[in-house]
Amino acid sequence: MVLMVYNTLGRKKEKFVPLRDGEVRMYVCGPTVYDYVHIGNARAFVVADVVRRYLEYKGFKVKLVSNVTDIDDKTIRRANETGVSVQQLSEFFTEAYLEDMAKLNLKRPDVMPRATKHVPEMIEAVETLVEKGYAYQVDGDVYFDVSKFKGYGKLSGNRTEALQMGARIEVDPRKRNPADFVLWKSWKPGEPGWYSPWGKGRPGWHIECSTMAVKYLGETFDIHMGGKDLIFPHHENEIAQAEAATGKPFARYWLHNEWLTVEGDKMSKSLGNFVTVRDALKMCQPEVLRFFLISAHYRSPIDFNKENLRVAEGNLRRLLNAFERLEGLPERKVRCGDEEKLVSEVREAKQRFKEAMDDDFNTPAAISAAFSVAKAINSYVESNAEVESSAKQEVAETFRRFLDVFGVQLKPAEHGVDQAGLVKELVDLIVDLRQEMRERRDWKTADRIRDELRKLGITIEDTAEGTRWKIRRPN
RNA sequence: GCCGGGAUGGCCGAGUGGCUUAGGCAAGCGGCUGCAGACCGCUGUACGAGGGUUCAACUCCCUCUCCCGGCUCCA
Repeated sequence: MVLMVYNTLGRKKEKFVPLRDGEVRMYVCGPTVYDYVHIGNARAFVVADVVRRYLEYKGFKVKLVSNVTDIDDKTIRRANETGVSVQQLSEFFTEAYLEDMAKLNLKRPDVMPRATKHVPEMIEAVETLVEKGYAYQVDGDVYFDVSKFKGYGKLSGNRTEALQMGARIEVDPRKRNPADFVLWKSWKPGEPGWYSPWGKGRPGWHIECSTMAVKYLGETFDIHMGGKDLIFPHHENEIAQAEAATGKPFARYWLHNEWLTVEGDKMSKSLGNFVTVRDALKMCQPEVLRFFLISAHYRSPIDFNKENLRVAEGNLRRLLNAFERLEGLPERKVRCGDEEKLVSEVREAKQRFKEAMDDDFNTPAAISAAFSVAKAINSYVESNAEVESSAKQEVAETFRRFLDVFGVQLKPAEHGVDQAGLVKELVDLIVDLRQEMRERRDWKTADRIRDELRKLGITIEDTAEGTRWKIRRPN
């Protein structure tokens, strides 16, 4: 099956064919580490992670590069405000970022270049642009001359003449064209600086990304991702810099995710509704947050609120319950009609899952396919107390791989199957005793045991096939 | 001003020129059950408005209304 992706460059769905057979090279604009990452950032990173996981599911070898911007206006400002060095600040928040991403179960990028470690390359890139006549120097600053790059605007659809430059911010009169952007900024007191042919200074934001992308992925690579706000000017400028310098196409497919709103509003400082990943994780488990983030298509807006989080939690639980239920089923050798039905339903769901993901990573539709698997399992369990091994394996494997693409991990220790051995035996004993009381119709004691165990995080469920129990995931 | 995205049942959220009123939540009914939970079966309620194209449009075209975003650091 063919993977179709919506390419911002061209604004339509296209067949995805990587440059090198079987191999995908992608770049995701990472965070500027001046504060904790917020859930909007998280959406972009989770989306990229799902894209990466699905490409891997399809058998591609993926090389993912995601930068850390550790030097720019914001890090400098924040460092000065808080009285620490830029380096201390960025190291602190880089660490926090990595922790948050690990909680959200993101696979580590293959390379996570930091801007400050690549200044010589950036200087070189700027020099090339100056030599080729795409950039000019004014005092200690270097600007990119957008009028020299004829493709300028091809990503965003903005035409430079139409941009209302200066509408909200004053245009530097030294620029030749109001749309020109800075490649190198001259040093000012209190700022970190590097020596360059134009004097002491630091790189502009846009040149950081394009330089590191080219360094680790080559002059032309497959996918470049980020939030839609990056389309202009950041990605537009990256294209201009990279293509002007190399004369070759930069990224081939540009994917941009929509906004996340909080209670209907865009997150903004003025509204005071910034929700960091850390704040969100006080409200729910990390896998719930992650599942919520992929419950809408990445190009649709999604609203962060309690209700949506609650629904996401219930839905995820439903999926995991079914999986655990299947896992807990004793195996047998013979296969019957119910297994045939189960397996064929699951194969159908797998087909739907692939079609959904192949259609521009349609996660909500893929989740719907996962629900079919859950339903098929539950329905099977309704009338069977055991399952033939190979059928069980096929179903479990299919389901596991779905959940793996979503990045919602299953932790086998939580089935209560063996935790520490002792715990299992103890709970089994209590459950057995409770069973005796139930047979004696001592409901009061039986219920008390169930309630007390629940307080300890152990859930008991009585079914026709006997009593099941599991340990609730600790917070 | 210039660019762009939306409007689907009580809520969230896919999708297609007829085979979809996906899927989930919530609601109702029934089953399982000592009770609870989990689960199973069934039921209801849609495609912002107006035109047009068509045998047939929620799906294509046009107009309108309303919402949201980019053009400035922003995921």
